[in-house]
Amino acid sequence: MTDDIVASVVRQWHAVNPELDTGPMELIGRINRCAALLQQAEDAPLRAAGLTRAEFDLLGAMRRNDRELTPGELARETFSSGAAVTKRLRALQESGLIGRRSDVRDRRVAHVGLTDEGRELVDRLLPEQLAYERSVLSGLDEETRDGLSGRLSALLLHLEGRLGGSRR
Amino acid sequence: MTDDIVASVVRQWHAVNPELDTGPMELIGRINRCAALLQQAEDAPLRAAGLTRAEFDLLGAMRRNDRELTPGELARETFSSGAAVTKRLRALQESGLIGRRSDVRDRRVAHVGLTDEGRELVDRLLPEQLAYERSVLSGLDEETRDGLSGRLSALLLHLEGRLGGSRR
DNA sequence: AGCAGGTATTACACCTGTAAAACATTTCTG
DNA sequence: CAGAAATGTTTTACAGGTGTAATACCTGCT
Repeated sequence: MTDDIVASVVRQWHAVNPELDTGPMELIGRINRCAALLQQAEDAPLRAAGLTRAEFDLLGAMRRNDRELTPGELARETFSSGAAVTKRLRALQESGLIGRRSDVRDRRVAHVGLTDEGRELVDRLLPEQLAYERSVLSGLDEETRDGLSGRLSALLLHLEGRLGGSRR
Repeated sequence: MTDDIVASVVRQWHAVNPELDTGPMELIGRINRCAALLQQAEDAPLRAAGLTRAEFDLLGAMRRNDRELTPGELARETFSSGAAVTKRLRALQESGLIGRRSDVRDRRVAHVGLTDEGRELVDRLLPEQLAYERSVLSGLDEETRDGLSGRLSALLLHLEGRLGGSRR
């Protein structure tokens, strides 16, 4: 049985200070490290299409909601700041992937939607992306994968309740 | 049984395209989202001490290794670029938390170590940080927590083998 | 009309990584 | 053995992305 990075780090801490209760590290440290490795891997196929992960998230949010969204909704949907969304929308519009029109009744708000080209890109890219992710996870036995999904869902619900997650 | 964010997103995708095999999302999406929420929470107590998470990681690496490290080693230890480490070291040195001396035999390399003040800060902050993390996780039943740690360790080993993790 | 509140954008400061540069050492070669 | 080339370590320069806060604009109510 070989150690992962987090186990090595925890062992180092114990050697230096045996009093330390490193329990939370073993969970939080591993989540952070897995997320970092996965994100790094995930980004590769998107870069090939000239997109940032954040931009792809924006396109995906529009595609799966299947309607026009306002920049504010998109910011909430993708958990990022309004300013970041503004900037990304400009880039996506210049690439011809999205279009925008302003609301007739309330001229503060804009409605943003995928162009045909944008929708085609998402519909082509997402299956590729999912296949790639599947390949990264392949080799992990099924019990581990399913056990993780279920327990992460419980953790996520716990965190959403305890921290910021105001949604719907 | 209520849905987490990822489950809602997956449901939206299925409504729009039932063909999609969203399996990987349920794992990867949850890891990313948990990591985002946890990092946001984690940063709060550190900010109170005037430190970035990344800076604290640097201090922690020095403390737990219990010896002077070179900037290059610190970059590998904290998984960040050399340039980022250089910049953070300068800030930490200006705060009086670390000191540096250059190697006698090979004047390319520098050795960086905690000052007394730096060590005291880590020794005071880390238990606080761990207690805070414990409080964030409290309420999660033990089986879920342990099940997660073990399975995440398996995933982490898998990813380290498959992606970049060249260590030791 | 004026004001309170909501929406989007702009301005600014900061952090990060890639690539190039600066500097030091080791190795090769004539 | 000297000097050049290759290698290694750190720092600097630059470009890009992000969030906070300030700004511009709009609506709806009093």
